[in-house]
Amino acid sequence: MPRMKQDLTDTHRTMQVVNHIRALIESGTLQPGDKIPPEREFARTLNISRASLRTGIGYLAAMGVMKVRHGVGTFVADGPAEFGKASFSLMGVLHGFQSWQMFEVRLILESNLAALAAERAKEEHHTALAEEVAEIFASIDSPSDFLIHDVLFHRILSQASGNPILAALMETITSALYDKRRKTVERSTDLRESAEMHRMIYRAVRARDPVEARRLMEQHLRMAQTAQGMERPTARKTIDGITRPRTLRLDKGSVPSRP
Amino acid sequence: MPRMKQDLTDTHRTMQVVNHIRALIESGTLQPGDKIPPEREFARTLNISRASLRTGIGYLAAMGVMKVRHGVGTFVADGPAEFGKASFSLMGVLHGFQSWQMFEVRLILESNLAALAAERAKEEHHTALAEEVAEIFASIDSPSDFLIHDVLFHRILSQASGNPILAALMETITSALYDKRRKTVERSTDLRESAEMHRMIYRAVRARDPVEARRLMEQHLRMAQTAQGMERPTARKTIDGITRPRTLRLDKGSVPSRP
DNA sequence: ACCTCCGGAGAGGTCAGACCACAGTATACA
DNA sequence: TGTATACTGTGGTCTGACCTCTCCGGAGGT
Repeated sequence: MPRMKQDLTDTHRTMQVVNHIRALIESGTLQPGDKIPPEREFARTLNISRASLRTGIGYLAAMGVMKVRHGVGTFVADGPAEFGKASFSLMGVLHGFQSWQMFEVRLILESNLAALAAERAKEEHHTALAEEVAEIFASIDSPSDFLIHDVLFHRILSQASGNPILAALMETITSALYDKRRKTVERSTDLRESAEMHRMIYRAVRARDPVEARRLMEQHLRMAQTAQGMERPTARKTIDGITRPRTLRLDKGSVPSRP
Repeated sequence: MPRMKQDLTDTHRTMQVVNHIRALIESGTLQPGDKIPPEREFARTLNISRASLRTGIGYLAAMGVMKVRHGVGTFVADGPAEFGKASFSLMGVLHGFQSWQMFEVRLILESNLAALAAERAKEEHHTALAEEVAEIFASIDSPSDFLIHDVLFHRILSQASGNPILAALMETITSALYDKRRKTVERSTDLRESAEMHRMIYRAVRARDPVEARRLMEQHLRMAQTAQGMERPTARKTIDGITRPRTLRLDKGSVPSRP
């Protein structure tokens, strides 16, 4: 006899929690910034142990959907979207991500982001962008401040693109590059040139000129890349090992055969 | 008196575990596909409770760095890189991702992927690509098989691009789109045209013509998008609410002020 | 009236050990 | 020989107690 499922509220506790919370978010009951009930209470509500509840919350927290603050409570994330920002470095060591690859991705994403922003930015974005350009020029003697406003400038551009997914991807890459950039900027001498580029990009966006915005952004990033001494993928000295000719297993990946 | 740190092996147990495993991976002691020690044993080794160890493993598993198999063991992920593939849908409901936005991102990523593949693909990739094109033509009467080989074609293209990060991002977006596509393809009638496009893209890659590869890929995706009845971002009926003019908090995001 | 310090309340973090559930394999029985 | 069945190893869940962090408000000193 097959032993029927006991409850029917089954499927690994973790997912039960995840789905429950997902439902609460989808129904609008839970919104970004909201606080969920205390673990002990919430666990009792769901008829599961506190331990299991914690597993589920841990899962959600790991991918940035929830933020847990010791001694305070657990909240739904409210900041800008991001994809396993924390996992990136792990993924990096695991799959052998290289600096030039990050840069390549950044170049692709950001240039498109700039073009889209030029097409869709609104007044408020233009304003915010202009302010950051001003701040950038103002912090031309303080590398660390400069970097902060640099990041903000790009962040606003992301929002202005009107595509939160693209912005989230960008955010992920950027944060991974942040540390490296901080070191470099410290000893950088020609921040003035960089500031000027930001201003020009802003003007292109303001003028709603996607082509020019894209061109300038590409130029800006290439300059930054050079200044940071990151070799471009020239010779491709066999980094492989991941390539494996065939054997692209179906069942294992995300290509489930029809049921 | 400031209460000195008791041990020095501190920092929230979870991170202790994550860092330990990260170290094992970085040192090459642990490689993709490897199995880590049983929880009970591993916990004893690290001098932490099994519960804490599980929290850490859960964290790593949530972002795809580790794979846990009930009754078998815990392993280091070995499949193609992916970013919180699982979290994407959650992120979606939380930040209001839209279909056209996913498509827009896919268009950007994949067209660049095609161009890069045209520049850097190796013989083995050309071969694999050609085989998939053949399979695609062969499954022209079986929508579900067609889709599988379609996905594989694009996956190989990702690998051929030589940029695992870009491939990982693509993988994430693709899997999110998979379900939707499966429904659509079922009732699709002109798979022949799609197959033909794949062939042309292959030829462009084979001919090492980045510009043409990119152009064809864009055309291919736009056709697919239209066939799927997904409106392009035309009027932008104020989806905002996330926009918030200013108040881009620094300390909260990933822009730590200098210490 | 104001500031500082202390302690309690609320919430998350960790621990220990028992027991459940699943996968794979060895073993006994037909 | 083949098919159940039992065992073993490993992850999953449950309890319930205790630790630590934040926040806040009241007691006491200035």
